[in-house]
Amino acid sequence: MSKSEISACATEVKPYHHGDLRRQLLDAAANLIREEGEAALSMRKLALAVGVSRTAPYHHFSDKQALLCAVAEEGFRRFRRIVTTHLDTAEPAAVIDEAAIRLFIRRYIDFAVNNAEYYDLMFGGHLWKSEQLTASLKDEAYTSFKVYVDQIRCWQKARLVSLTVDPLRYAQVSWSTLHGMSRLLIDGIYLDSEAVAAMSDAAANMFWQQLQTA
Amino acid sequence: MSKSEISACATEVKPYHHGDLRRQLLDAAANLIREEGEAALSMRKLALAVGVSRTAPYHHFSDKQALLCAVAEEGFRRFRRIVTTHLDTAEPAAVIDEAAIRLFIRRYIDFAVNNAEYYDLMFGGHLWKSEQLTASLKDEAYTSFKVYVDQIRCWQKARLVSLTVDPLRYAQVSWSTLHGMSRLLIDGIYLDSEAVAAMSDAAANMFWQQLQTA
DNA sequence: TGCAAATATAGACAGCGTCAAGATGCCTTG
DNA sequence: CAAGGCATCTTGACGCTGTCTATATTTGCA
Repeated sequence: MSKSEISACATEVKPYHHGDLRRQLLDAAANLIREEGEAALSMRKLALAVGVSRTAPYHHFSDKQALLCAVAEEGFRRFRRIVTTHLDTAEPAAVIDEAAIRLFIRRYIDFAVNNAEYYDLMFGGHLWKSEQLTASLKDEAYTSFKVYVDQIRCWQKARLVSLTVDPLRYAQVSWSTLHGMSRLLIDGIYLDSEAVAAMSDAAANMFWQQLQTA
Repeated sequence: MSKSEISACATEVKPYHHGDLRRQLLDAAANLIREEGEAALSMRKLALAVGVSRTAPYHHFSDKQALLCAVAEEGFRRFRRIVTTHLDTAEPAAVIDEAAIRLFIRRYIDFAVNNAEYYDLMFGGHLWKSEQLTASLKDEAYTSFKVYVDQIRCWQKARLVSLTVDPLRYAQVSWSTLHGMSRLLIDGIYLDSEAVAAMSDAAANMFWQQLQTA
C-alpha cells in the first residue's frame, strides 16, 4: 500500500493488538540497558519484558540493530533538548564567558553519565562501526554536531571569540575532550566522581583560554 | 621457558601438546578482533583458528573475560613501548615544546587507530565496567596513567611548564581529549582521516597554550 | 461482506559460553 | 623402569542468543 519506506525506525505506527508495542519496546530496551548493561539486552528478554512472544518485536524493527538505532535516536532527541537549552531560551551572546562554558560542559557530562544507556548507543562504536545505521540516525548525529559548530561561529560573530580559531577544528577537539571524559567516566576508568566537577572546570578553563587568545 | 611474571590470568604454563597454545591464542584473538571486530570474537572460532577443540582454551584462561584481559595486557605493553619511547631515549627537558607535544599526540592517536583491537580492550567499557578485570591489568593501566602525570611533573620541574597547572587535572583533561579523539576515530564517528593531523595539531596548540599561560 | 495488510505466534536452526566427564600424553617419584 | 599424578585436550550437553519460516489472528478498507 503506502510505499514501505524501508521502515527503519519509521514514523508513527499505531499498533492495535498489544497497544503501543513499538514505544513500549523502546522504553523497555532503554530500561534493560540501564539496569543490566547493553550486552545483557536480548530481543527475547525484551519481548518477555513487555509480554509478547519472541518474534513479535521483529514486526516493528527489522533487526536488533534497528531497535538499537531507534533507541539511539530517542537519545539524540533528549540530548538536544538538554544540551541546547540555553540556545533556545537566551541570547548566547549575552552570557558567553568561562562560566557559561563551565555550565555547558557540566550539562554535557551530566547527560552522558546520567543517560549512559542512551549515550553508549548514540556515540558508541557498536552502531557506528556497523555501517548499518539508519539514515535518520546519521542525520540526527550530524545535526547535533552542526549545532555545536554553529554555536562557536555564533560566538565568533559576536566578537566574543578570537577569529583566529577555526570553528571546525575547535569543535572537533573540544568535543573530543567532552566525549573522552564522558567515556572514561561511563566506562568506569575514571572512578572518582568527586573529581568530575574539577575536571570539568579545568576543561572549561582550557577551552576558554583557547577561545580568547588563539 | 621464560617466566612471564605478571601474567595473572594464569601462571606461566608451558604447553606441550599443542606447542605454545597460550601465546597462539592471544595472537589469534588479537588478529580475529582486528579483522572482524571484538563482537565477532568467539571462543569457539578462536579455538578453531588455532586448531584445537572448543574447550581447550579454557585450560589456559578461566573465562572469555580472562582471555580478553590478557590481550589487553599485551596491548598495554606495546602501548608503553611506543608512547614512552622519547622518555627512555632522550631528556624530555631538552626537547619539550609545542612540536614535542604534537609528536606525542600523533604517537598516541597513531597507536590507538592502528592497534584498535588492543585499544578497544585496554580502554573500553567492556572490561572495565565488568568489575572482573585482572589486578595486573589494573596495575598496568594505572602505571600508564602515572607515567603520563609524571611526565607533566617532570616538565614542571624543569620550569618548562607553568607551576599553576595542576598536573593531575591537566593529565585527566588532556588524556580525555586524546582518548576522545581516538574513540571517535576508531568508532567511525570521525571519518575524515585527512583531518586527523589537523585535529592533532589543534589539540597540541591547545595543550601547549594551557601549559604556558595557565 | 470479504480481502489484503498488519500484527502476533510457535517451531526450528545455527551459533554462543561454559560446565562435566572422559581420554591422552608428559613429568616426577619411588 | 614402572606407577601414579597432573596438565592438557576432547566430546557431550545445557541453556541462551538472533532470526528465518510458516501459521494464526486481528484490523482497516473496498
